[in-house]
Amino acid sequence: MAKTKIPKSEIADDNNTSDGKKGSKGRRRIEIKRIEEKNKRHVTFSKRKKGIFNKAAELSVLSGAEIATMVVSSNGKVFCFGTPNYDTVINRYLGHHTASLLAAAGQPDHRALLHGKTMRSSNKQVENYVEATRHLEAEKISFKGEENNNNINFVINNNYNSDYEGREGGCGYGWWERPITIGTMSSLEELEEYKAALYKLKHNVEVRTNQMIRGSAPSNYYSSLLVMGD
Amino acid sequence: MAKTKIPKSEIADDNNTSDGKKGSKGRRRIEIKRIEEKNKRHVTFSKRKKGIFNKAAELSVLSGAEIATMVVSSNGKVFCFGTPNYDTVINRYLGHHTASLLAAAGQPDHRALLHGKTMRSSNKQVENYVEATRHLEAEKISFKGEENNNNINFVINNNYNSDYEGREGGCGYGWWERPITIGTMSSLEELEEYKAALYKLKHNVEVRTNQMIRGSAPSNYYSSLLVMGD
DNA sequence: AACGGCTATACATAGACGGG
DNA sequence: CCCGTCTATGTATAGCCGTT
Repeated sequence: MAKTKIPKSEIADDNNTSDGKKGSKGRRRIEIKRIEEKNKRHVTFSKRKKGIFNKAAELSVLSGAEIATMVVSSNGKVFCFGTPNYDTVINRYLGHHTASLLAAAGQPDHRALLHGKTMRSSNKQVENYVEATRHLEAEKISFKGEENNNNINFVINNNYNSDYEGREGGCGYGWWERPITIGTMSSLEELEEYKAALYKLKHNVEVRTNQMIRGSAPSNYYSSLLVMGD
Repeated sequence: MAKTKIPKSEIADDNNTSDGKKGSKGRRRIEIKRIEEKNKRHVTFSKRKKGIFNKAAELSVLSGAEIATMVVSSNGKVFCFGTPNYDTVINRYLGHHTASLLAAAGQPDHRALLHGKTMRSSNKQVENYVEATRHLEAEKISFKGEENNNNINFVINNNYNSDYEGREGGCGYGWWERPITIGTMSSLEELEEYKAALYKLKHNVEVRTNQMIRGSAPSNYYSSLLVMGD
């Protein structure tokens, strides 16, 4: 298992030498330690975050498990992902009342994230995640074809038919947090189901941010979720 | 990227034919849909969960980000992982008071998970995760060498010198939830730091379970965390 | 400075098997 | 049933570029 595999890069270092021809091509091994070069670090962060979210989505579909993942960049941006949705899973951990209440309290801002002025920047993140639908794209559904900045709402509404549009009181959950319940299906039209599942999955992605959460954040910085991007 | 790569398995199906020689060798492509065969599903669940946790740990170290991941198996078992620790990250999402209080309330059981009768089964999961230290093993630190069932406490105490042993009142966090703060180091003794980071990381892994959380769980099933394995 | 795409390669893991 | 191990192979992604 951990048989200390020796990658080609270490067998013959045909790149570190000073005969520079065309630099490094293809993947190179890296040490698992903080990447100091800022730019490189960010790229890696994005790529790997995307990879993890994909893995999470796959694990969920494959094993019927629920999974929630949250990543806070060193910059303070928060990225959440979960199936059936992030909050539901988290609630399993906390006991669901608390989060529910908090969600209710924070929802206005929450929601603005998809409707308000800050949407553009948040959208970037959402699109970033669209990768999780690569299987769909292979199936020619291609969400990207619709262009970007504002189609998110369009598609969502199209999907849920805006039945949940006005509901933000009560339980505190909006339509984009509606459970997916993958795994309770009949497994007959398999591929179709999978496509549908991922389709919904995409729209359940929640992207939130807050300001520079350094060390001791105020107990209610939750309300600063709206402050992002711009 | 999503260029619908055609794996060898689909180019020439030298395995599905009835000339069965030695079954399938090596990795085969699978569709991303619920795995119906129970046994296979569980194996995949374990393997991929491990993989995701590893990825999470790596992302954290590489980019200095915080990450929390929680997986609930279809069976209801809960697996948590996070850097600097699960609760800290989750708190960023909820606003930290709530979780903190809840953690305090739940801690007795929490703790029993590592000390009490249910430890054996939980240990399995912990060891399962030890994989995240594979890099360490490559460095000859090899945690596994100490044997299994009860060394977890031993090593932990050894590491933290039991300074936090008796502290479960106050803030509500036990020694195993102590923050790691990867990324604030001076980056001088790089490899050493990485080893240390992963070392602590391992001990911060939190494994918890609860009973059959199906659909509507009681708002305080949190107290059933202790019920696991046995 | 973020994102999409390319290429070669490191890494993860499906399937099969063995032990407890 | 649960977990580790082995092999072959599918997949993620590091480094580099071109766009936006």
